[in-house]
Amino acid sequence: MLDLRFIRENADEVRRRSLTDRGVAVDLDRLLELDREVLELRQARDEARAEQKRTAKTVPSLSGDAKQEAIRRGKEIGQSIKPMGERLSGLEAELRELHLQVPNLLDPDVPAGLTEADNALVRAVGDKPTFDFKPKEHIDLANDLGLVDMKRAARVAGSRTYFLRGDLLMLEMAVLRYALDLVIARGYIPHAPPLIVNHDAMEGTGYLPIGADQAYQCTREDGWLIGTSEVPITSIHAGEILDGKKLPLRYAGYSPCFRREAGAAGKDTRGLYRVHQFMKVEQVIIGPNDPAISREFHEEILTNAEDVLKALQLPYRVMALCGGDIGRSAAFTYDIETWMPGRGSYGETHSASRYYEYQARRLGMRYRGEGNKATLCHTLNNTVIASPRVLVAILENYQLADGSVRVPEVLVPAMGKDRLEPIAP
RNA sequence: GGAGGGGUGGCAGAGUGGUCGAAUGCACCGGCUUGCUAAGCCGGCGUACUCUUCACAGGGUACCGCGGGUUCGAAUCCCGCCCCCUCCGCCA
Repeated sequence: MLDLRFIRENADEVRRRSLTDRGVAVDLDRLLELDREVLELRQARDEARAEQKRTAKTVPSLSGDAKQEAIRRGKEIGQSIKPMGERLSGLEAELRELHLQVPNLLDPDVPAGLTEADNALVRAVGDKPTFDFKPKEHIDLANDLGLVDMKRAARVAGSRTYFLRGDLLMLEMAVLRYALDLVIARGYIPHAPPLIVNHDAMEGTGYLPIGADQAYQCTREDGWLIGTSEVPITSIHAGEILDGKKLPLRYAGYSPCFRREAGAAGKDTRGLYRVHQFMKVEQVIIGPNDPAISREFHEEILTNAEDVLKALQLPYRVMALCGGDIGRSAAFTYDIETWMPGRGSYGETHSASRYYEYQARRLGMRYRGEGNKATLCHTLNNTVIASPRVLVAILENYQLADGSVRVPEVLVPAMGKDRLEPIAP
């Protein structure tokens, strides 16, 4: 979240860069009004408390009537503070609720616009494959090869679920392993995180309170299924004051991810493109409070992801998301979209964001740097690879005329074969 | 699940009703000393919010796992919760 004092002193800028340019509505006037009231009331209460403390301190040194009088006075002040405290906590709760909803400031270089169509092409890489036959969609390829069973998955687990079978599972494991190895080689420490996290981690990374309808909540406890390992990984050092000399921390997450996909009914209903559960290798950087350095890290994590796609020889393009398409917590986001011949379009496979202090402030994550002062960290993250979406791209780009599918060259050693082996019906 | 022990500042660790925001040590920062290193000496050193101030700086409040309560006054007493450790039971 944004610094409350910054909002107070730069209301117009916040209104423009956090709300208008995103097409987001938050009652900023109410927030400012609450902020004012809270400050006033808090001051009044603190003054009363100061007097209460002064009075209490005199008690031991007094005796007789003077002592009784001091005790009586102390009680009296205590009584006057009580209603102030109650009113204050009500106002503070309301203020916090609004405060949590204020999105991050958009960076100045975010493309203007409110819809997907306004996203800006940064670059397109790789040659799209040409087919001398009509390319099939991934789901038809996989079905025909017996490598996926969505029909029965639906019976067992509902819509947007799947059984991966045979070599398609082995391909998933191989591609995840490849991606993980790549970032490990670049200094990222791999983590298998908790998949069920608490409210603080969800809220701290910006997936709550707005976004609650996209997450699976566990009943009977404070538990949320992660929609990305960004949530537990970025939260690792929540509430800590880190040693500035140890920054940046480069972490990788390896985990299943769970998403409700509420509001996406009727969208991408076919196949493995939009599902409730998927596997992801994620990269997270926790860095120092320096926007220029954050921008460099942003390019670094983008490059890591691009290098995986290059190794897989999948054509892709990098998009700079416009204001309306960037998530509330991010200041700037690149998406990578990978070419999917069956769809006949690029499909989003990666999302790389920089947050500056936004998540760190929510998480209470700081470091002690120059001058020994505790300073909020900066955070960033990006997908390294997400499956089954990457499988969609592999299946469709690597298909042959006979309906078989080649294995990307870099995965052949791990797969021990260069074709996906069909499973007879 | 049962029994017991414990959660205090960056870390370790004192503190069981008042002058405790909290001893001490380590770490860290500044200075002195020093051929270099190590050691030593002196000083400083929590966080958040807020007020005063041009600023240096100073004042106020809160924070000793979290939330509530008792009291003129709570790190300290009471209640609830969370987490960690040890032992027992159960179990992949």
